[in-house]
Amino acid sequence: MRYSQLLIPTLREDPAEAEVASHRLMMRSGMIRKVAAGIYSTLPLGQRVIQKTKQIIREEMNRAGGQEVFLPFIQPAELWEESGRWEVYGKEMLRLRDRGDRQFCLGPTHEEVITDLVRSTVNSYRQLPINLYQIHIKFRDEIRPRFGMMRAREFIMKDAYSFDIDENGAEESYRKMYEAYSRIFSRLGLTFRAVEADTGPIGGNFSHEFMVLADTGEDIIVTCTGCDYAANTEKAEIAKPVVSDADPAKFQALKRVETPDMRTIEEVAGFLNVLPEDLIKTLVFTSSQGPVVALVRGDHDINEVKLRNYLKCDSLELAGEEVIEKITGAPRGFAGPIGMKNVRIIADYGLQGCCNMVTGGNERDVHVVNVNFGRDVSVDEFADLRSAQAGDSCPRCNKLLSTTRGIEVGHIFKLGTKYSKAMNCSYLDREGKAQPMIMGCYGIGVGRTVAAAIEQSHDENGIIFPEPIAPFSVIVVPVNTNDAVQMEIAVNLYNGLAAKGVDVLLDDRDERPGSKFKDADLIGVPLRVTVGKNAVEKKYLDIKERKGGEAQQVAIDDAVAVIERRLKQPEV
RNA sequence: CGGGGAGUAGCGCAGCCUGGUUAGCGCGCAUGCUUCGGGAGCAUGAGGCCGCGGGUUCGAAUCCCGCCUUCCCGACCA
Repeated sequence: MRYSQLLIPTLREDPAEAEVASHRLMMRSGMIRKVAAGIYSTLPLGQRVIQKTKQIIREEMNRAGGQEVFLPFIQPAELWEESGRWEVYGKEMLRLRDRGDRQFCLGPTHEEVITDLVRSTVNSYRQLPINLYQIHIKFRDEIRPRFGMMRAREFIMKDAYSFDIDENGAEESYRKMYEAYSRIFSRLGLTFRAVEADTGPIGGNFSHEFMVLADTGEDIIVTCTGCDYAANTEKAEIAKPVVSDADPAKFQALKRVETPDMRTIEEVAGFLNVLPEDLIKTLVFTSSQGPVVALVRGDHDINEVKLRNYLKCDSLELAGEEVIEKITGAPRGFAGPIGMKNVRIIADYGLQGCCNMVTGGNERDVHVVNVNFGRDVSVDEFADLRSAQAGDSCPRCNKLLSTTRGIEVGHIFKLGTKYSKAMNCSYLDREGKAQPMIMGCYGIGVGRTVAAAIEQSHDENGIIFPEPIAPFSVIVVPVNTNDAVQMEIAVNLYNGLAAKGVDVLLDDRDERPGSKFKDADLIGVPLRVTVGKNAVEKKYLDIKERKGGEAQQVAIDDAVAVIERRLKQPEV
């Protein structure tokens, strides 16, 4: 394509609204423009990248046996009432009415619609298993959309749904998707990791997130330095420490100290001149099972997901001021486990064996020091309640865990029968008996994947696209478009490459070379061919890789072959 | 929803505190000439509901009140 005819409105300066690299660069390179918060138009350059990404996803989904469908974006309330999610979903779902006052929503996800489709068209075990997928938009009215395409309200998603006759089949379907996802992200040229994830309220036995590794990622993932264990921090287990109870001989006398207005761990530790790890953090929660008190060491973080899973309760949240006062008799900041009655207390494993600790005194402006388990506090339950940190031990091999940041681009779930039971999606088995189908669902955020690719691969000059999703593979830059010889060489090369099926862009704009080089860098085209004086006088072209390195001089006649080889083996 | 910024030309910003000619600068855009291997030079020109509504005032981009939009942090999130 000719640059002069394309709409690529690059910006010289960073747009004020964009903070993170991918957002900034997608705006600057003219890939996207904002229409409203979390809602974007995709321009030709962005569309090319999106299409290439979609195509790779599509090919791998098809290879894995998926069948492409297209489900409605506007969905009737009845389906959601059937699954019970019309009430549950909350404000994230944008609801609307048609002229007949019937209720609809903009589809935030498609379990209901697909389940409805399958129940009405699939009746026999002979038709199973089946995997249906689509690639189109979703709308979730996020509380706070941010970072451009990374967390938009309207976004493109590939979502697939599998239906099986039994658990084994469902696990096989899941495994196929796991493999397909691994192939997809590899083909896209991304550095990624599949990690174990919490299944959340959706339930099911297992779930994996596919994370693109990037320092700016919103998620923290835990990986083992010794084995291949990797998990989201919400899920990451910590090996149960092997410790014996503290020696009572070391216990010092319990003492009450005044700590005026010292509420946080840091304040108390600083005030008493002790370390955060010498404190016991006492957290009061309200849950569907009533109030619960959780204890973790001062330098550890409570993991609400772990606590919720341990308690097996539906809801769990940090208690408000009122409940805290009722349970502890003191305002927030002075809670401690001593003397607490009629409330379930669970302590993290990290507290086992600790002695002479500091806790709140359950009284305004008072803490207690030299607190010891057994003597002062009796806790019946110890459990893994805290979030893993770098330096903790791996639950599988006991080696050290480390943490890294990632961007969640894919998530696969084994759903089980939640929707098939609620919506009566069943098949007849060999005995003619109706059985609920076992479902799985599998999502990939397409726009987020592109954003993640940019986040992972850019420099101060712009995007460095992996070749498979680059908007163009090669850009041919004639230095002076008014020079007929240069233009002829450039056009011939352009035609030669295009004839070989290479995605090539000819920068035929009558601009100064500096501007054209800057734009080429900004939009991230992997290979740049410069046609200048050297081409006219010495019959060679300069081929430069976007990711860096010296330009290579190639004879004009060899250029097409050399470029083809480079694209196949970008490492050369 | 809580906290903190910001809305002035397509983009980036100044002006506002201390009200007063015709609202300015850089980039971009248009035209012409000169240039042409990393965002050129000169000249001419187009482009503004100063976010919206109300108020104060002889007079409001500027002061006051209300609203809207948007960005960041937090809470939230298959």
